[in-house]
Amino acid sequence: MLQEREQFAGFLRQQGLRLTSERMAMFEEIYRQHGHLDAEELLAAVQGRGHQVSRATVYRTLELLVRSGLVRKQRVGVRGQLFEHIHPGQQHDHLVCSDCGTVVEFVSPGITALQGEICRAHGFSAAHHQLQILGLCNGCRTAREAPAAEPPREPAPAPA
Amino acid sequence: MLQEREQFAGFLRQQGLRLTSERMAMFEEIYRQHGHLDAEELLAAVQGRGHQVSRATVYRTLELLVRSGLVRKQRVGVRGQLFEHIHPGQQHDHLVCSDCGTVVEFVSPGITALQGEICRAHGFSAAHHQLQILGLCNGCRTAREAPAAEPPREPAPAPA
DNA sequence: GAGTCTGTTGAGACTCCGTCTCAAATCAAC
DNA sequence: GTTGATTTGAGACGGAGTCTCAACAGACTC
Repeated sequence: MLQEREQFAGFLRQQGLRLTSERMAMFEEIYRQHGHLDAEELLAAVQGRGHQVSRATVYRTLELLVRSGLVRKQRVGVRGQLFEHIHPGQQHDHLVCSDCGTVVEFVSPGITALQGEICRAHGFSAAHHQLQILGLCNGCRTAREAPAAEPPREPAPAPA
Repeated sequence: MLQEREQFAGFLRQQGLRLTSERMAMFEEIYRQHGHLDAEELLAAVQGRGHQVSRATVYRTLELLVRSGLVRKQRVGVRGQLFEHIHPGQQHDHLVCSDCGTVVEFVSPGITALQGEICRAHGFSAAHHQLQILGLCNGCRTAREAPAAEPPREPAPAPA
């Protein structure tokens, strides 16, 4: 994380931007958390540590973190955009349960290979990809198959 | 499309729902269009054909079409959710240019294989996937490399 | 075809998420 | 410490989608 902090500070310097306490607080919070978090969660977390930060600043700083290459912005599951710090050297993707909304991360080198292949075929140069596989997790599938209590009418009755 | 219309009508009957003129108008419009369209576009198109339909009904009917398995809802590119009718037997994915926002569809059987593999490994049963590859299209890459007029400061300066 | 029942609709208020504005505060160069 | 540009917070704003409820209209019965 020290290295990433230096990367962020360097990015700001290079862009002629200031290294403010709000920006550092947000940077640290996002690296403290594992997995995804949305802007509101980040705001609450940073405020919870005693920093007075506004929503506008959260969005502005997240934008900077994305531009600096340290954070990835994604739409996973139902709504809103989620942020996560980038794990160097491994891009992961998501399995989303369409019943309960559970999100499981996975890493698949095969996709990176496919990505390159597809880009070549279409004259694109790929930066990164976002893959979401939607389906039923183990628990929800079992719950559907076993009791037959609930009629399986709707494919996805609003995740919790 | 006749077959799909019958499928939609059958779905409504089976669910004890009514086959209204608004629903049919929307169904026909979405099958007339190729590619993606968002709720507002669909609303405008249906209204453009003389049907008096409200925004609430557009969203409600799209929800039904998704549940009936005829339409897929996706987030592609920047914002909002897009709808498209499902092309039977082929799931396609998207290449998105992070400069100009161009969306290119592609079909890759390899991903379906990977999808199955990943689901098995995590105890999921897959319904479908959404893959987006973000990068630069041919035109934007050339424009970046050639003139060197604009400094390449930002990875993605807001697609048009 | 008329009557009735119940699902569906339209209008618009509402919510949620994210962006924008602008005066005040703050950082950094001098 | 002064100065000036950048950053911030508060809250207005905007777009997308949802919800509410009275009015409407399919579908069933007679």
